[in-house]
Amino acid sequence: MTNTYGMAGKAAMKTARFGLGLAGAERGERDLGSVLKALQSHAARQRFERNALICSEGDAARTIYKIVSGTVRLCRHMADGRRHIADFLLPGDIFGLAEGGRQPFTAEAISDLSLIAYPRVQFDRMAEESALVRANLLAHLSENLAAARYHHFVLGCQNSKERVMSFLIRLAARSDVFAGDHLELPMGRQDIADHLGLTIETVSRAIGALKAEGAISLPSAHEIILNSLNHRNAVAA
Amino acid sequence: MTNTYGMAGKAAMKTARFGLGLAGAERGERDLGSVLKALQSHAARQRFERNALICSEGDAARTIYKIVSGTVRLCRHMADGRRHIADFLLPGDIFGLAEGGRQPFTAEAISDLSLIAYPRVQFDRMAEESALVRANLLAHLSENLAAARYHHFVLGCQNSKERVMSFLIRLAARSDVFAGDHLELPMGRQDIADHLGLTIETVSRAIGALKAEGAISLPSAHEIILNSLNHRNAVAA
DNA sequence: CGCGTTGTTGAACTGGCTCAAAGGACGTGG
DNA sequence: CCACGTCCTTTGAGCCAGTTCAACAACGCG
Repeated sequence: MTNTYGMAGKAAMKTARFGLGLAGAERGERDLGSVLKALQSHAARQRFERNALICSEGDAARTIYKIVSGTVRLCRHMADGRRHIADFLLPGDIFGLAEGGRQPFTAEAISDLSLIAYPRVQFDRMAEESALVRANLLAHLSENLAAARYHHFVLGCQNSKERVMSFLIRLAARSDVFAGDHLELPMGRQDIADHLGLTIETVSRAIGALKAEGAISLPSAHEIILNSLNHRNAVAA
Repeated sequence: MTNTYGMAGKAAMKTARFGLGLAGAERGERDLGSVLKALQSHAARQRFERNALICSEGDAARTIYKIVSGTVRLCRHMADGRRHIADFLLPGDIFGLAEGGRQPFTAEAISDLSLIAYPRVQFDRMAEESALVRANLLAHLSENLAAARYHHFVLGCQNSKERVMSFLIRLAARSDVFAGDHLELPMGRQDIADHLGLTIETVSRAIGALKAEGAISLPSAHEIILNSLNHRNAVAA
């Protein structure tokens, strides 16, 4: 009965209510996005072009980024050339909050990008003063943790086709796209492969197989349609 | 140059300083363990025997557990029989803190177990009142997140021998065991396999190969010695 | 000692990888 | 508008790490 892709939905992640303090937030500051708006006077809009470097793993984490438009990959480059993509950031996503003093990942623009940079000191000040901000921060961390755990499961238990399907479903849910809608795939096959622990060829073949099964349609290589959110077909295979 | 097993060490995880507020903690309450001691009057010691169920995924999370002795596995059981082990808990580890209202995992005793159960409401009250407790909580979440990400990398980028070696090194670091010391392996091969996304046979063979290479010695099936913490030998293979 | 559980080893199979080459898609310049 | 180069994706063929299936060994426990 358990949905194998259970954690995938944005809804599921956002509704994870954090038990600690101030669960019922005042209107207007219900999420971190709204909280950050209060820092607008200290914020700076920045633009990056495709493949530009936003920040590097190990950099001092003095900035909180909020994606306005475009897509970002969070990755680590290994000495031996292997690359690990931890996650993708979509418009509305916030990055640079969850960590200690160092950036845990290199952030790179996948498509032309617009973001807002907030100085972290300002946010920290707010967090010290406002219990509500702290509750939002905890909820944010909690969501990240849930997402990381879900991904752990995907890599630990699923085969290539299941992984790709899980990825597409999560992406659709995060993009507020439903079955039948067009879903843009800004990242390349290699990015998806490095995220799912597969090779580019296997990703391509898995997508082809899902298409052949009728689970998805692909009008173009970077645009897909999920034909059903009954993912059983992918799981069964 | 980057140590492929970089995140493995307890030291690395514990020293992740959380940037937000009160970084320099007062002595005596530097970690969550000490914080919980303040709740001693509300605490209850519990014992479980091997394979006993401590709590189930989805249960209301009203309790914070601190392991006194023994080992716990945190897992999810899939409908189709697959099992995913998210992590193991060792003496001193705390569980039940990082989540919303629901337990994210089923917790089961791997060996005979003794733990202390704290009511969560009491902790939440402390967190509301004390900025220090909150800082510790954030640090705890941050550590969990780092561990989850590291594991994501292990599953995404490493082969079977590397995964087993990563696992052993992390276990040794968490157990405060160094090269040359005996390291107890309370969990069975199947548990390790389900944690690393491998089969029991592959885990057994990987351990055999590491032994043959001289990277480890194993006096018995549940006791190993890491002969070097220069993990390159495993990575290279 | 007998038996159940757990770990190891062997042999065959296969899913995903590697290597290689053939299609697009897109931008640039003629 | 087309020719061309570059980058990315798809497809094909062979191979190998890890799985599967099966048998055996070791250990703990009554």
